[in-house]
Amino acid sequence: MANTNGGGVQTTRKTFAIVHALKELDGARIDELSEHLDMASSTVHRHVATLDDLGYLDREGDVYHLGLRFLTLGGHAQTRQPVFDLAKEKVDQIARETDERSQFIVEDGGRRMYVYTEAGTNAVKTDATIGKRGPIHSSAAGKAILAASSDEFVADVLDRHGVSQVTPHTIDDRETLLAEIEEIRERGYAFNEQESTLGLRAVASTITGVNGEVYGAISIAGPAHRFKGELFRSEYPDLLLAATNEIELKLEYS
Amino acid sequence: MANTNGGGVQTTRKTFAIVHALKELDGARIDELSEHLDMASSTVHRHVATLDDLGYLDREGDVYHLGLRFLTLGGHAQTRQPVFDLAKEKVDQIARETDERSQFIVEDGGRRMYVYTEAGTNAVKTDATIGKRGPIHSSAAGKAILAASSDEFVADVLDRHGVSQVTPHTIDDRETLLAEIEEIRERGYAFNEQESTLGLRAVASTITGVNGEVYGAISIAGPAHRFKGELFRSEYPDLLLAATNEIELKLEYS
DNA sequence: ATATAAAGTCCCGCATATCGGAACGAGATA
DNA sequence: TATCTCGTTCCGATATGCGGGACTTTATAT
Repeated sequence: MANTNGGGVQTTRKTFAIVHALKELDGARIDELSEHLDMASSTVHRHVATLDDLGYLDREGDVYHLGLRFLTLGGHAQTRQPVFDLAKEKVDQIARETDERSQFIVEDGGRRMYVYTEAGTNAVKTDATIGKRGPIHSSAAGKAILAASSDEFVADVLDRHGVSQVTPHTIDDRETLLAEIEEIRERGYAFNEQESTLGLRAVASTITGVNGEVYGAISIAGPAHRFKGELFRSEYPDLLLAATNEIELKLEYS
Repeated sequence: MANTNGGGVQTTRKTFAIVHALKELDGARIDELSEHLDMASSTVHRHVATLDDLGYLDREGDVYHLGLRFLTLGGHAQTRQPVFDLAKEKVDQIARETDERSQFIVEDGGRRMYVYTEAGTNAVKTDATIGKRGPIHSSAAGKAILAASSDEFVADVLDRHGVSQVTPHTIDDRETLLAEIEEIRERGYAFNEQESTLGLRAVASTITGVNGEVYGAISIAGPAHRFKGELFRSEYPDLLLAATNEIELKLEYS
């Protein structure tokens, strides 16, 4: 059981600490990394040189960045998702038809992850790009995924990650969240009322397999001033339910 | 100088050997990896457990796969590309307008890499997905990138990777390739005449900075039976030149 | 139900690869 | 030219990765 202690291969942990730092700092020099990670500069140098030699870094003078080679690995994981092709198609279609932002989101390690996103012509600018992660309880797709999962799973995720407050509207109380999840189960889709970003609302519904496997969720997001009334409360939910149901049917007969 | 010898951090090399194997084998058990990589199963187990603990693997029973966490790193590298947003927009537009496949391709480590792709409604099915890599000399975008680069760069890339034959139509002779590159420099765009996939043709043109930096290339690809005559020889080239020129202008004034 | 096999997991002693301090070199600045 | 900064290389000490083997678990067949 390799539970989150310091066990395992420590050199590998060190390498990935450097990789994470390069991502957080959006590129860094050897010395910055050395200071940031509290490691000897000779150690950092050796690790960075190895990663560079393996082709995983982009070097610009003395500054190193994560290289596109990681996209090769990430792209493999992305297209491996069982419903990726179907979901991508629907996300593209929804973005084009609504002119808003649409996204395919999956649970990964108890958090939400954007596996595919597309922006329509009026779409709001967000930082929801491919591969981004965030807390699962503060988004429409995340809540929809929780609602489609078992109580044990939900409890486990909440135990591990809690219900942090992201905006003043985030549901940061476990009981309230569980009640909302129950509502979503009855309703069939989830809302996000500025719970992850102020001024942003969203709707989401899940893609579920015949045996109850939760493959992810598709959502539509946009500015609060456009997302209201019939459009927000019934048109978009219907659009999403139609899309996810169609995917589920295609899945069943293939 | 961390040139491609066995130096550096060997443990890290071992970890990435496992990562590569998991990608190539499209998932594997401990024992398969152990045999495939000729490492003790206890060693593989320790490495895999560490990667899993770091959140980089998806475990399905005894089978491990590359996890979506790699997409977080890859997505970071992708959006960091200087022209990514502009290129994505154009690729989407071209795919929608032509109903064919369009892609944004970059040089990485002497090979071509698909940084963003979109398929129009009639697009051919190919394995050109995000993050995929391939030889640079056997595609329209790759040849366009070479044509926009310096002679020294071209020589270096060809020295390192050669000109392998991918299909019967691939240019697998260095002199012929150099002559074609010269033609592309004069013409301003490149063709692919079934040189990477039989039955597939493509056109590409590059995005270049004011100081000659090559940011990548955008291409249109489709079946040979549709890609011919005026459409292939002048309409698509014009469309691509318009797109890449517009990106170059936006770059200049920002 | 029991036996057998096959694979995953864990343990531990040994060899060695990693670590970090220090020296060296390169490049920039005053 | 002197000085400073930071990347790079070297090398001895030791922490740590390695692999053989034991143990555990799961699946299959008798």
